[in-house]
Amino acid sequence: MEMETITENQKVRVAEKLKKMFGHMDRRQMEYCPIRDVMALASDKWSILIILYLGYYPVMRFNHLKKRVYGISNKVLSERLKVLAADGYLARNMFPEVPVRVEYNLTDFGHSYLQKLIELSEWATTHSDQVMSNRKGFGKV
Amino acid sequence: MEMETITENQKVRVAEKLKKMFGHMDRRQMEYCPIRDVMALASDKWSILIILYLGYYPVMRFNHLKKRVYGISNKVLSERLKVLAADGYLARNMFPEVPVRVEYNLTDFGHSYLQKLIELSEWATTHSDQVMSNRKGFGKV
DNA sequence: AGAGCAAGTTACCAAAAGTAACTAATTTTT
DNA sequence: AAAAATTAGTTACTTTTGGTAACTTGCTCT
Repeated sequence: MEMETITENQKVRVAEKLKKMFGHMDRRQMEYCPIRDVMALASDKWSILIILYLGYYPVMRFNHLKKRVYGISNKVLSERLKVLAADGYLARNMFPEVPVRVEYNLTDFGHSYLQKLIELSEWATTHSDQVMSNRKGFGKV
Repeated sequence: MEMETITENQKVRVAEKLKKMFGHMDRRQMEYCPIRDVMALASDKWSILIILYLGYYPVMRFNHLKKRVYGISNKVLSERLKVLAADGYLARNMFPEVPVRVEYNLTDFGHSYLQKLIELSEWATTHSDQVMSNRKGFGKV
């Protein structure tokens, strides 16, 4: 049934990495955990799509983002753009023309995150069929 | 200011990957997008922590998870475990002892996702300081 | 003169998440 | 023998977050 090919070696290497990250984590760090804080924003479903689209179209304006990030509301788009800019993933450039033009683009920091995000998206794309078949088959047997 | 070292080459490779993922995306796929569907669950902030901890402790019981995934509520933990199991990331084993014992562990599929997640977490760990300083510096200048 | 545009904001309603008390059956403690 | 603790959740209730749609502002096009 399982089509994955994860070797024991890979599992061991993963365990070592996790040990480095979690091994020396005391109570203070559990309450304020950098993974949590960074990921809470950066792995948010809308943030991911915004960052991916800004990787695809290097410069985007508000309404362009709204069209491509299908289903996002003005409210959430505007709020996410603010915090993503505040955390340094993207830059906002306003041109005082009429009507006003506001352009968003990834910073170098945002690009560095985008690289990781792309790997995750590639995994999601290639494994979505399996998720669907897992979901269907669940509960049966 | 920017400490990142993303080369133009890397940006080009990223753009090519995005083109493959987004290039041939028509309206139907925008409404049902596999990245969205898979990631909505798998990149959820609690799901990420659950999967990471199950990578660290290969077998965990409900209350153990609740202790480690600091701050999660019974309600959300129980709901996430259900959908993560349904999508095939983890397996649930119930032992009809008294009191009942229920063990959770990652499937091979879950392990394959964990590998990507670890890279993301490593990025988050090494970049959390920069996020903090970005956040502090925002608005100034 | 009226409509249209861009980039949002606002008020209101729906959905998701957090809180805390509760369940069941059995073992351990008093 | 009665009370307390244990595990893996569930339930009712409150709070926070998200979605919907109408509105704003100042200029340009028809």
